[in-house]
Amino acid sequence: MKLDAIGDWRRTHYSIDIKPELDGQEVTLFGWVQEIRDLGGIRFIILQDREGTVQITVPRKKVSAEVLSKTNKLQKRYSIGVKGIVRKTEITPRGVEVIPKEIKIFGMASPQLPLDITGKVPAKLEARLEARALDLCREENIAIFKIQHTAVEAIRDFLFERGFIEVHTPRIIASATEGGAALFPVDYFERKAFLAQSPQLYKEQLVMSLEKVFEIGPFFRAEESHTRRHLSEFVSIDIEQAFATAEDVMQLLEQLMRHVCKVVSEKCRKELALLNYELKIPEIPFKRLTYDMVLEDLKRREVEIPWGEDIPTPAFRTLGKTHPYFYFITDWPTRSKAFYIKPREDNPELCEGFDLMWSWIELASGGTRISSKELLIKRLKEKGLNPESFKYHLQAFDYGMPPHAGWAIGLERLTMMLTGKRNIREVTLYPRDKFRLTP
RNA sequence: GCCCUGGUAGUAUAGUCCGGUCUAGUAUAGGCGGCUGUCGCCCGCCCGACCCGGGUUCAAAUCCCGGCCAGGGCGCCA
Repeated sequence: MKLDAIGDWRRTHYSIDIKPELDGQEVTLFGWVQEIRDLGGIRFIILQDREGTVQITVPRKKVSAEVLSKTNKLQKRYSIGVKGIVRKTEITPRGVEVIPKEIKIFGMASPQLPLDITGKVPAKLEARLEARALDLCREENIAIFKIQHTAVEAIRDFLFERGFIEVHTPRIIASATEGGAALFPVDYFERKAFLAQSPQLYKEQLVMSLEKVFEIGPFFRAEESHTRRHLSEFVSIDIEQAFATAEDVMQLLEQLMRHVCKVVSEKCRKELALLNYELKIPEIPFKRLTYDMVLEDLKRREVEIPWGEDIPTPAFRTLGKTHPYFYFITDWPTRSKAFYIKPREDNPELCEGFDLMWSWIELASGGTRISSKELLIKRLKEKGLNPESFKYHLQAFDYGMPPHAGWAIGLERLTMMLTGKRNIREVTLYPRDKFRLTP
């Protein structure tokens, strides 16, 4: 079939803008065929665009032969343009329909789709991810990613307003000696390089010049992790601030969380309703539990964790039952946190690192950083890392490193919290994990 | 990487325990035909599947072994 050209047609309205007040007016709509209900003498076409749907009504005897022959050819997911007249009606749920005067077909689709886009027969996540481009056309997914977009917009606004400068640090790095998470190796001309797992060291260096920075971007972890909250490629929202402590950035973080929840619940009413999810706006300040309090709390529930150990997932789940919403965990043992987290001056066994939890899931983590070169070297050695591998980073400490603090939020985990989705793959456009590299 | 559960038409499921009744059921999607107010439209007809490899057996969707993949959990995750 010969496809139509867009020509001089331009969209005048999105589907949701078609309201009874436009009765009698001519509109141009672009979108996709979601459903066709053909009753013989009358035919209903549900046109979908990213804002919603609107009904195109085709009474066989009242439209032109050209329109009739075009609608004869239509199938689900065809990309089309409709020029027609809005009609107020009592019969359709939204109170409007559009009677087409002219139809253009821009793109065709296989008759047998790999997924049921109307949601009558829900597909499993695997089948959905295999046909992700189509899956993302479903209203539920459009809602998820609009919510994510709204959250990112709110975060940027919030940070810009407070004087943070948005930066971009390298994704390709030279050294795999930062310890901890496994890195993905890449070929870099004749040398070996790695994909960055975090902007940590770079953002710390930037507080010497730009003072308050943030970065939103993807990072990579080559972990074996196979859970519903881990990805090999994820988006991190990182901030770092000069002349600040953990407490300062915790306050910033809780204010930000409240702001994001507020903006999303106001701007994404329709999307949240579609997802059937009620987003609560949290009160601040958030609860602050110390590591010791958490251990005691768990002990009372017969979960014993030796002091100094990290808290295992099942223990976090137990904790999440008592604290179902946001809370901080502070005063972690120094040895359980990264080398750059500052030990407490009054008790170096404890540190100024914190985690922001949402129920049992770690949403963000941060802390006051070490600003003394000497101490940083000591901590590197204690962690079994070679200071020589950090020479460029350590060099920064010779040029006036200010006291500083920061945190990082996992965007996908934040989106899980905002949408109520329980698998991180659902809130990632094209998820990457140990087993999935395509599409 | 380990443990548990699973893999049946495009999609989602029944059947698997206890092998033969399975020529593999149902819904939805798809094809054809009919229908002027549908909105999970309806009605009729049709098409379409046992993850891969090996084994046991007269006989395997069903039992056994290996592989791959998926879901959940664990570990790992500076």
